Amino acid sequence: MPAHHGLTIGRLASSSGVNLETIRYYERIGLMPEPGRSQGGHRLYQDAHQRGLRFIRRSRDLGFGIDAIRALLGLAEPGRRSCGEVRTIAEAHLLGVRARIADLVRLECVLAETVARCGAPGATPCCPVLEVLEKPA
Amino acid sequence: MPAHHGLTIGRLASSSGVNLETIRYYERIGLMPEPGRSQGGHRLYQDAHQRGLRFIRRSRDLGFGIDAIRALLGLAEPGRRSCGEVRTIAEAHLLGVRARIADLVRLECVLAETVARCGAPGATPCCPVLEVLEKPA
DNA sequence: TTGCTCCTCACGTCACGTGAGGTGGC
DNA sequence: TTGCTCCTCACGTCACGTGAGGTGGC
Repeated sequence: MPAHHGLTIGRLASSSGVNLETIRYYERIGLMPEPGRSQGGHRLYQDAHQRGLRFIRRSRDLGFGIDAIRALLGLAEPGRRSCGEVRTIAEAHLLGVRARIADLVRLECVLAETVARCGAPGATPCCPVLEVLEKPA
Repeated sequence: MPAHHGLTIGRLASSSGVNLETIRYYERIGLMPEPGRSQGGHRLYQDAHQRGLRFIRRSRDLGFGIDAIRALLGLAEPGRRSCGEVRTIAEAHLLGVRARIADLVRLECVLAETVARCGAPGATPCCPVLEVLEKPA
């Protein structure tokens, strides 16, 4: 019985866009179920694994952490669907993303202002960036 | 000769707001110069160390990576000041920050839209978040 | 003497990626 | 047989933080 009984990890990797070692990593940490093996010990993946990996990948693309994904995967099981809990996780994540954006925007302002003063004619003696970094107090 | 000859690492840490182990880490990777030691082997920091650490800390607050800070510290030395090089580093960093913001804003949009559909009356059957994550294609 | 501070060294964090050294399978 | 794919295991990444076990210094 040849490889018709499932996808090899390489094919799963290239079809999903997830690195081969990352797939093994997901298995190691229990995010992906262990697949069957060929006689030679090679992993053979079924449709359910493909769907699971796609779910994980989409979640990562949306910035969910591994723990959040673990929770989402549990809630995604038929019969355990709980829209409220899913929403809670997604909203918490959304707040985190917004906080990171706010931090970065503040940072962007300071940097942009400082760099803009670099070329300003007749402005500060030499280097506004170093001045900001060296300023006492 | 008691501790009058410099700040202990603990005092430097609390006065700068940088964790004590982080200061040792900066020394280990060559970002901070090695300070003198007391007879008992305790580090004793001088004013120059304080100024250096403040520079590093400000740079980290602005999101500069360790390698960028190493470069900035070199350029901050008297006689080696090069406004153009400093500006180049700062502008590259600014572009990186803007790219991260753009990524996060895109992500925020998708998340916000999806979560908003959660409570929508008579909308999708159950859970828009899971639907997004499970969608085939 | 107490007890707070300091010392070094090793390991943990996060989500993976890389590399070594070896083998399956067409 | 070739050569591509797969296997496991260990270590590297980034910028630190934590903990163990021991000591300085007032």
